[in-house]
Amino acid sequence: MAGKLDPLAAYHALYARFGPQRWWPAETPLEVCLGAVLTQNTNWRNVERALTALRGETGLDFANLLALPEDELARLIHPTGYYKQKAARLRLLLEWLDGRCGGDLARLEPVPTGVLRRELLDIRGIGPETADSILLYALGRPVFVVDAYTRRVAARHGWVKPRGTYDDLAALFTDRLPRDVSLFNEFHALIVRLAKDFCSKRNPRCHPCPLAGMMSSYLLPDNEGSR
DNA sequence: GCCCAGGTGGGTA
DNA sequence: TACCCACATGGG
Repeated sequence: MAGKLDPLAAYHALYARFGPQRWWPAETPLEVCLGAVLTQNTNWRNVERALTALRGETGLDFANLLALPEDELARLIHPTGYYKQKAARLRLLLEWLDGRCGGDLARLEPVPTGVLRRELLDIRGIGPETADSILLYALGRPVFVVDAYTRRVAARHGWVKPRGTYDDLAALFTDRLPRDVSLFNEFHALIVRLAKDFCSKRNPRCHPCPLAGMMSSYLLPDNEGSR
């Protein structure tokens, strides 16, 4: 039987190398929700442009955002691309928040994480990454966010096969880590940092990857490779 | 001009 | 399940 992957050791190595990343880059939980949708398949720089435009128009006030017509919303978020789709998605998310908590995200605190996750996934345009980003970074729930960077880093290090499902990849981490919000928060941000700095899509070699020296201790999970 | 960036949903076999 | 594709802007 192969040894187990040790994500906690990877986390400590990344933290020692890069230090705290202080995610999510937003002032309020509501701004996290907006950014989570806007960043879908989009460079964060363009998201910042859109958030700046939204802030100028609405102050990122919930009632003001909710009152924005969809075409006006689309105009403001234009720099992120997919602006018509994303305007519709933001409308649906804002309407859900309005009905669920009147736009006051603190009022979601008593609602179980699983319930919120299912409701978020029921919103057209909210997939698992967007839902989990909102749960972790806006609502402080202990869920692990899997994104393109997480997938690439995990595949490059042989932790998973590149085609694994979202839930399989998330389970790889959540099954082997303490259920700690601040750890999940930092770990995801550190993986993004690692990927941006050392694990480009174009160049499959990642030298000098900060985890390279630890590679020998990373073996596939017991049930991986038999699927 | 080409590839890439903190995805998602719909269609097809 | 496994691929394919549309959605779209801005930077390297």
